[in-house]
Order: sequence, then C-alpha cells, then structure tokens
Amino acid sequence: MRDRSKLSERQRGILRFMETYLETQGFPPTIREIGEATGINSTSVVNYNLNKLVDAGFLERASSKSRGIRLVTTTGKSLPKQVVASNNIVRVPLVGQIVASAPVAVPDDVGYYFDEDDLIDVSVWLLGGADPSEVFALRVKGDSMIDAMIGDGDIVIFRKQNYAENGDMVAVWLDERGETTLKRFFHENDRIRLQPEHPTMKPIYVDPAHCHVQGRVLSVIRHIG
Amino acid sequence: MRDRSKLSERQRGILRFMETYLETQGFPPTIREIGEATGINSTSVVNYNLNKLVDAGFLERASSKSRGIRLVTTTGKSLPKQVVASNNIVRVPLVGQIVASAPVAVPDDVGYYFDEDDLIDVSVWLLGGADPSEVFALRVKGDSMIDAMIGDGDIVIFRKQNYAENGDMVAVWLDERGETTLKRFFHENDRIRLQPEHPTMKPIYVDPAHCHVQGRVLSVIRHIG
DNA sequence: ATTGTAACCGAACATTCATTCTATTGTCAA
DNA sequence: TTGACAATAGAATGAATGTTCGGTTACAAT
Repeated sequence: MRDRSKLSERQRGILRFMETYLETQGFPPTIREIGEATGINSTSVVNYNLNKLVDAGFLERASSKSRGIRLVTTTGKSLPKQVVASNNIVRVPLVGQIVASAPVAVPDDVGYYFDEDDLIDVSVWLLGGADPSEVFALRVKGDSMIDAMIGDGDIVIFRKQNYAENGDMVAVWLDERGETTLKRFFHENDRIRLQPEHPTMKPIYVDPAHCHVQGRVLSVIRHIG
Repeated sequence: MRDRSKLSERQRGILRFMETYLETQGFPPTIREIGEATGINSTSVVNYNLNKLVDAGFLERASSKSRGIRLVTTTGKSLPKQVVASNNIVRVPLVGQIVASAPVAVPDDVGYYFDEDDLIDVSVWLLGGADPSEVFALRVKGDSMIDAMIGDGDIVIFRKQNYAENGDMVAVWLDERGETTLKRFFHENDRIRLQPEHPTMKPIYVDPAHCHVQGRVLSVIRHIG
C-alpha cells in the first residue's frame, strides 16, 4: 500500500499531473484534462486508472461530481476531519540530512523532481516570498547546531543559493573545519564573520576563499510531541 | 480591499461556505451547491455574487470550468504559483503571545471560532495526532525560552491540557517565579523537575502545588527569512 | 413622478463532464 | 492453442453545471 513503484507509468503520471494541476489551479482536473496531459486518448481509461489509484490508496473520488478527485495524504490516515484544503501551501522536497562533517548535498533539479515521497507541506509564509522551486528542506542530525537554536531532528527550510547578504542565516561549508554549520553571515573587510544565533556564543572568523555558502535558511520546524 | 465587513451578508456566507466546503471536500463547490447552502434560489444570483467577490479580491474564477473557484490567500499576493491544495493541512488559531511574566491566556473555545484572520496553516504531521480542535499556537516574545531552543518570534504549537506526562515538553506557570516557562516535565517523588532542553542548563525543581501546566508543546516553527 | 442602479428571480440554453457499453490488443498460464 | 484477464480505445448517453437573458423589486437621487 502506498508504494508508487508498484504503480504503472501512467498511474504515476496521473498522480504527478494531479499534484501540479492542484498546485497551479487550486482545484482538481477533469478526467479529460488528465487524459490530455498524460497522453490517454479515452476518458474511460482515465477513469479506469483513477479507480486503480483509489484502490491503491492514493486518491479519493466523489462519484458523479465533476472534478471530484482528491489526493490522499501521505500520512496514511484515511481522511482527517477539520482539515483544510487551503491554497497557501507549498510542497517542499526533503532532500536529506545535515551532517556536520559533510557538505550539504543538494541536487541541481531541486523542486522539479517530484517522484519522491519525501515531500513536506509547509505554509507559504515560511518561505518569505522565495520561489518554491528553489526551496528545499533538510533534517538536522546531531546537536552541532545547538548554538543556532537548532536541535537534533529539526527540519530546516532553505533557499538554494551560493551567496549571502549581511545578516543572512546560512548554511556554510568551512574548508578548515571540514564541516557544515548554520550561522549568521557578515562580510567584514577581508574576512567573514559567522555569528552564532545564541547570544552568549562567540563568532568565528573565516577566509572568504574557504567558506562556501550552500543555502539561506528560511525557516526551522521542530516537531516534538 | 479585502475587508469582509464591506461585503453583504450573502457574500460573507458564500466565503464561509467556500472555506468549509473546501475543508471537508477537498475541491470547490458548484454554484448550485453554494446556492443551496446559502439560501439563494437562483444560480444567476450566486454567479452575480461570486463575481462581486472576485472584484473584491476574495476569489478567483476559471471561467466555464465546473467548480472553477478558488479562494485567494490572505497574504494579499494575487495568486501564488506552485501552490498546492493538499488536504493534510490544519488551520490553527494563533491566540496570542507567550510573555514570560504572565500566564498563557487560552480561550475556552479554541478551534471553534473561525472568524478571525489569525489562523495559521500547518501540516497535520506537526500535530502528532492531536485533535485539531484543541490545538492552538502562540508567538514567543523575548528570549526567556532560549534554553529550550526557542527564540524571539518563534511560533509554538500547543495541545491544550492541564496535566503532563514524564518527559513532555510543556508550558508551565510557576507561582514562585511569577512566569510561564517551557521545559520538559518530570514527576520525581514529591516534587517536579523541569528540565531545560539545552544540555548545559540545570533543571529546576518546584512544588507540584505551585506549578500549573497550561499546554503541551507539539511543534515549534521559526521563520527567519 | 421619473430615472438609475444594485440585488434578485426564474427559466432556457449550451457545454462540460462522468459514466457506461462494446470492442480490440497483449500477456500469461493452463 | 485456448482461455482468462488487465489495459486500452472509441463512442454514446445523460446528468451536472456555467452562462445568459428577460423581468422584478427596493431604494435613492434627480
């Protein structure tokens, strides 16, 4: 159940189209629109595959209602009440983990590859206006970021970029230390000051040539309970 | 623009119905369904008022498409691209601020009063299975929670409750100190140990009679960007 | 009184749309 | 080979649905 790899190529295409259509239109597509988008020439075949997707638990349908198709959440729960289908939600790829001893590995096609199930829904206001296609998320491993008020298991949302403005909170790779860290970024004369978020911690200073910005922090999400 | 009080009662009703319909169905209603729900006997009148709501900036319509109505988000931006109408989102009331020197004031009807604009959309996975009707959010004011890795401006999501289990992260009001704080909760013999999240900080011990749990922390959201 | 206008109703109309039925193709096992 | 079955195509059907138009009411301005 809920394993996309068990689906046919067409069914995966339908799911993909459903997601992007909902993203761009705010309401579900008709079976005809699905057919055109996925190269299916018959409405009955779309209908057939939609029902397959319902059986597989990926969709729900309201029978005899136009556009009566909805995506079932990845949480597995059939359908929670009190749930809102609002359209200020962005689906962000959770591409991996921050490990202090390795640079952040960010695929080039962030935001355009939607086959993974590792997508998290976040409110647009957490993106601060950034283009959702260049946003990605990482899960923090370990307590090395604790001076930035970021702990083990936290999810950090980044905008992918290799530069930074003064005061930006960024993930930087430090050649000298051989690790990635999260700090506030300040360009000072010929060096760069990296200021921890915690007021009692001291800043560190590095050579611009040996520090590589990997992304700017937009938001932090911590789930506890 | 975007002032509900300027709308007619019918138009407000249409907006309300749009929201609840989307919440429960996952796709927009037809004009006929809107009419039945709001006591309008003519589809043309619904159409008329829908266009008014478009003019007022509350809705957008895709002409000639069934159910081609979408709510415009309160962010003011005309229409976010790349936006998803997924249904694992919960709307949580943002009821106020945590002030270290005052108890948290939680209205009794949390979750049932939806006329306010102070609602934030969060993913259900941040609730950890809690009933959305008993969930609320607070914005943290000041740095008094920094040892719990929670900073100024962070949004904390709570489940309203006046008890706690060992190890729970809770907001507690301390009579002796006259402040609310966020700590991990441990019942030890005749006293209660409140353990800061930060490993280098020491716990504090209080008398059970003088500490009042106000809610359990489910998640923390920090927007930086 | 007359005019103009916003809000409303009812009905007719034209599509859009989901459903259903029949038929064809390909695959795999008996 | 034959039979069963999944997947597909095409077309027909009817219900669902958005749009339009003529007419009505209420109210304020002229």
